Amino acid sequence: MNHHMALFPQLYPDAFTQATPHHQQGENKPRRRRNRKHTVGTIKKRKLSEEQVKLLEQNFGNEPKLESERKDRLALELGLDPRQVAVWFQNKRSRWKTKKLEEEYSNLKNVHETTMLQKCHLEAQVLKLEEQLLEAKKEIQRLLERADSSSSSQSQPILEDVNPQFLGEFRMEEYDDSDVFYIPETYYINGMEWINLYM
DNA sequence: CTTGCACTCGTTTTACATCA
DNA sequence: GTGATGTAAAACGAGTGCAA
Repeated sequence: MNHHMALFPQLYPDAFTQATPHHQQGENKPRRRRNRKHTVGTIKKRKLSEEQVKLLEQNFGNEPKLESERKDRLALELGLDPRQVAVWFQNKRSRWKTKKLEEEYSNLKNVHETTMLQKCHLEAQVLKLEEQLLEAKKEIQRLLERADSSSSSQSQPILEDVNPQFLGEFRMEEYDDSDVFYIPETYYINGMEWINLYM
C-alpha cells in the first residue's frame, strides 16, 4: 500500500479492504498526519457511494451512537475502514446537531416575532383604553358636578349629555336605557375597581 | 486505551453569474 | 438561448487535541 492509499483509504476501497485484516490484527496505526498542502494529483473520487450512505443513514436513524461492535459489522458490510464509519457517524452527529440548532433558532425567532407583534397590539390597546378611562373619569366628574349644582331635584341623568367618547366602542343601540350602565356582579377589570364607587 | 466532541482543513460539488 | 468558464458557498470526509 502506497502513501496515498494509507492516507486516503476511502479512495481505494479494494486496496483498503484487502488491507483491513492488518488493522484488525492490531498493526499499530500511527495517527495519520494531515497532509495539508498535498495536491492529490490523480485522485478523482472520495465520496462514499450512494448505497453506503443509504445504509449509514439507515443505521444512524436507528441509533445515532455507534458501539464498536456495530461499527465493525457496518464497516465489514460496507467495505469500509471502521474508522471511516466512526468518522461518518461523528460528522453526522455533529452536522445533525447543527441543523437542529438552526431549526430551533429559527422557530424561536418566529415565536419571538409573533410575541413582539402581539405585545405591540396589546400596548396600543392599553393606550386606547387608558385614554377612554381618562375620558370616562372626566365625564363622571362632570356629571357629579352637574348633579350637585342642580340641587338634586332632577334625579335622572340625561343620557344625551353623556360625552360619546365615554361610551367608546360600545354601541348605544345595543343597550336600552335601563342597562346602559349595567355591569354584572362578576365583571372585573384590573384597575377598574373605582367604577364600583359610582354604581 | 478508547470514544465522543469541537474545531479545523482541504477537496469536491453545487449554484449562480458572466462572457463569447 | 446556449455552452464554456469562473467563483463563492455549501457539503463532505478526515485530522487533531482534549476530556471523560
